[in-house]
Amino acid sequence: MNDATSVPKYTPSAVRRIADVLQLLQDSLPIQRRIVRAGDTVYQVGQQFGCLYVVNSGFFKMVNLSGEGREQVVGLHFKGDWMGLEGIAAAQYGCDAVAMDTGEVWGIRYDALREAAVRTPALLTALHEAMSRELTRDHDSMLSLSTLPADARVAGFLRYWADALAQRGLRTDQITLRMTRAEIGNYLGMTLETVSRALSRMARGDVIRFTEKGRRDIHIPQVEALTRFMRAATAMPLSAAAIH
Amino acid sequence: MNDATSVPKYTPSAVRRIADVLQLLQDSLPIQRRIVRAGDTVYQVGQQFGCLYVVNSGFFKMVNLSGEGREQVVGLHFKGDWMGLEGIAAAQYGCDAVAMDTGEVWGIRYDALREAAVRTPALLTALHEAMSRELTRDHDSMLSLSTLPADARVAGFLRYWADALAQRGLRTDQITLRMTRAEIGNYLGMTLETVSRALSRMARGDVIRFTEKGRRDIHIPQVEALTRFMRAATAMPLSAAAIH
DNA sequence: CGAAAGATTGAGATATTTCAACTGCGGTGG
DNA sequence: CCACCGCAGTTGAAATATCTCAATCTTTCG
Repeated sequence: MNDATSVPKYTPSAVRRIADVLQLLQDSLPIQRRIVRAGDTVYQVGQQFGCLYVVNSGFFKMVNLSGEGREQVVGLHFKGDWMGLEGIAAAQYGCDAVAMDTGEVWGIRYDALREAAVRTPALLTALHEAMSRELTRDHDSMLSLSTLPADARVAGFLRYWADALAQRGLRTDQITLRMTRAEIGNYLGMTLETVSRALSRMARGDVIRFTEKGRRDIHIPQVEALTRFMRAATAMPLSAAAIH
Repeated sequence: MNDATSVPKYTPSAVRRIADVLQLLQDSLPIQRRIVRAGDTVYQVGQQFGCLYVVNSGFFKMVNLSGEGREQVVGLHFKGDWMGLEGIAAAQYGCDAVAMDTGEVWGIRYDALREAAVRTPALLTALHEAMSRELTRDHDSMLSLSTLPADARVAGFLRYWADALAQRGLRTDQITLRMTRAEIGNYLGMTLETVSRALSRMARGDVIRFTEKGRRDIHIPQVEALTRFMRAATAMPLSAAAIH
């Protein structure tokens, strides 16, 4: 499931699946389209649940905020992903969904979806698979958070991002993180300085390269190098690593 | 969602819901009952997906194992919880489901469930709410793993357990952890020694008490004390805490 | 241009891990 | 029955990964 096997350059089946689901939704349900800009919230924690949202373009972070003001990025969503699923049981959303870039989300009424699903079982399949994939992804995050050292977590994060791009038919050698170091660190359970240091170490080891302008764009010569770096960081104590 | 509010002694609505779902399943679907003993696996990672499982009694851990042999407890399941949901999308289970005690699980064919759900929408509601609750729970775990210090995580774990008991109408002042310190530590992302020290500190602060025989049974005079301890451990650096 | 925000890097502080010793308990077999 | 062994747990001391604090640098943007 979550092992460190190499990743295909692109993943036609996933590309197909995502396109099919978006098409299916368009064809069988009333959809409320909404254009968002970076910083806009699609829904907020506590707000009454009613709609599920599917990402058509752009990308989004899910922010869970605890009682005492600690806030935590608990997930990232790209094209084809569903948002708001955690709101079904409680009848209210469990986190904030925040756009990280310009994009478009499709709002779908949950009750309408259920009704339509009786006639169109593929809708139900899509919904269930989306929930199931998110559960799997969450479990992988937990594994990462609780068993990997900081460097490996950051490498794993980049690989996750590259995988997400690959599954959408995009190139994976050049990724533009639209997140600050602080946001990445929050998502990965570490401080922004630790993220920065990990990235610097990877750059020194030529696992990644920064483009001339801006340290937000990251060039990844080969994804397998990330996997190797992850393995090395996991196996070896930092004090024994060649590259500081 | 995940704030540190006090917990009702018992939660009639949850008790009701769980009983209703079990009844509903019995009435509307063919169910394969299976008795398990501690250590038995209900399903294993990689095994072909076909059934969902609902806990009728006992409790279970979900173990996610990574490529390189690291293994991680990613969830715990009590009466009324569903297992195997992560297998829907991939058509194979994503982790091992291991019984921690004698109990009974009900196996339900996923295709039969979907078919029955057309006639009995309440089944679909139950399924979706189960998935949604698990997503919410996972997000809470991530929040805990990445923002809380060790002591607070352990306290949060005990509170989570007490809540789970309360939601099932059981007493919460006396809980029997059927997990070793190593298993708890694995689940919480820390070593067994750290778990032990955290429990010792709580015992010294009279937040919990060990029963005379065995350090697996934990007496919790008042659940709110756990919440207070959590807050204190979260706010204050350990070096400033009164109790070591 | 200047200010503000993001990012990098270093040095010291600290929470947690690691390593190790010791205790208690339950089972097993002589 | 008791000695012995292994497993679970506790506790201490040293090692270390990460955090915190602080200085510096870059980029962006009004």
